[in-house]
Amino acid sequence: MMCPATKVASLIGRPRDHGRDEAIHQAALSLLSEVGYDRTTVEAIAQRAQVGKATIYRRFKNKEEILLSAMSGHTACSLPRIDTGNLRDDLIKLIHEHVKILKGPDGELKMSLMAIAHRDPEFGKLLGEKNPIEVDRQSAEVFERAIARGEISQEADIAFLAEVVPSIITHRIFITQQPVNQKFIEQLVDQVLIPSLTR
Amino acid sequence: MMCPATKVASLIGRPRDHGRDEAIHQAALSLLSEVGYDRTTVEAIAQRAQVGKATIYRRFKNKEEILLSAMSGHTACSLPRIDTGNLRDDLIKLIHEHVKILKGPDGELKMSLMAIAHRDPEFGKLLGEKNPIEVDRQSAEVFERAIARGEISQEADIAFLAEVVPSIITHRIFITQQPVNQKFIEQLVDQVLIPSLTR
DNA sequence: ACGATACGATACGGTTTCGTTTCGTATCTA
DNA sequence: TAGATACGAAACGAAACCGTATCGTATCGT
Repeated sequence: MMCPATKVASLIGRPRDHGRDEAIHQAALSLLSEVGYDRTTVEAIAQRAQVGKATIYRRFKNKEEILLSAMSGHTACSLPRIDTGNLRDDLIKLIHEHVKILKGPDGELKMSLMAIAHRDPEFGKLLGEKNPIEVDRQSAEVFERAIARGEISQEADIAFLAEVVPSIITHRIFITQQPVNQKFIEQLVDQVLIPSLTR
Repeated sequence: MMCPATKVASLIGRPRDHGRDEAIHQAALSLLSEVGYDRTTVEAIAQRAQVGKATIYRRFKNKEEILLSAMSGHTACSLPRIDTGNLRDDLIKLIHEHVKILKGPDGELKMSLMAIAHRDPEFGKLLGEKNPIEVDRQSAEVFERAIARGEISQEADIAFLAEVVPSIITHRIFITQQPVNQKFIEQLVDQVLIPSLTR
């Protein structure tokens, strides 16, 4: 999966410019996040990547393969380091950062990928393995520091609890489409997360 | 919005068969849930509704209006009544029922609507107002009975907490695509919901 | 019965997109 | 330098879809 083309690199003739691979990947992902799968045309990808269509079809069999390759080569978007010193502020900041990302291009990308996964299990697998937003690790670190400080129990199931915040925020933004304001965030932290963690 | 056609019903000539309206609506929604917005073609709607394309365009200006009308006329899918006598079993049953629906056609419909709302705020509003799955009311009733039994505090924010279960289940099914098995459900109930409700 | 309208089926023009092919140019190895 | 391959641009055929129009038939009010 490192090389998009299954073809073996020939030793003679003009070699492929692998910089084009990345340009195609990025153009594909940005379009995917902007207009969704069906409206992402190969021509638009080529135009945005400043690449001829032939160059794309020399590397990929069809549109699906372009997106598949682009996704598996996509570096997850990470949240900044969070360490305020106490659990409550860490959680609030974690949510703020997550919301900020979800409302940006990577959020659109996530939504598009969800929609694709909905009808294409192949994409679904990749999405499950490679979430475009790397929030779980940051959540886990926040929890681990809280454990080290003795704020929460050692038996807490970190992996499980790290799923709660992304779930609720994503649902709030994409489905109910209600505002994620300070009141909501504090409710989430004080009424759900803290009681759950310190039970 | 009751009448899909803006046109005034004429007193002369053959009257419109309003049974066709419903056939078109149902065909549109079922296709929407199966293949998504872009791949839902007007021809396919007509074929499934056993209706001519002219009949559709006599009622609706374009494809978007078909779906918009179909959605606003869609009766929400309700969960069965849940009342086991105690909070924990109620919650577990609530989640089971919700999962059952999300994995069926109404879940597919919800996912499609999410994807549409993602790029069309008009649909987004309707989706926010008319969730295709009426789970909030059932959740609220479960919580209210628990309050009546004294299992949880009277100050609990029902509306807010009713959002937690759908969020997590939907995320689990559609995004991480991991199984919602008994272990996960019990974790959710025992580690998140109960501590949050009885804090 | 008669005019008006709805109906299903079908054909049509216009547009969009896919994936292929061709062209002239550029860049590599031998 | 010569051969081979990659490149961008552009044209192409095929297919899908939209929205409209036409046809013969069916169903209403008068």
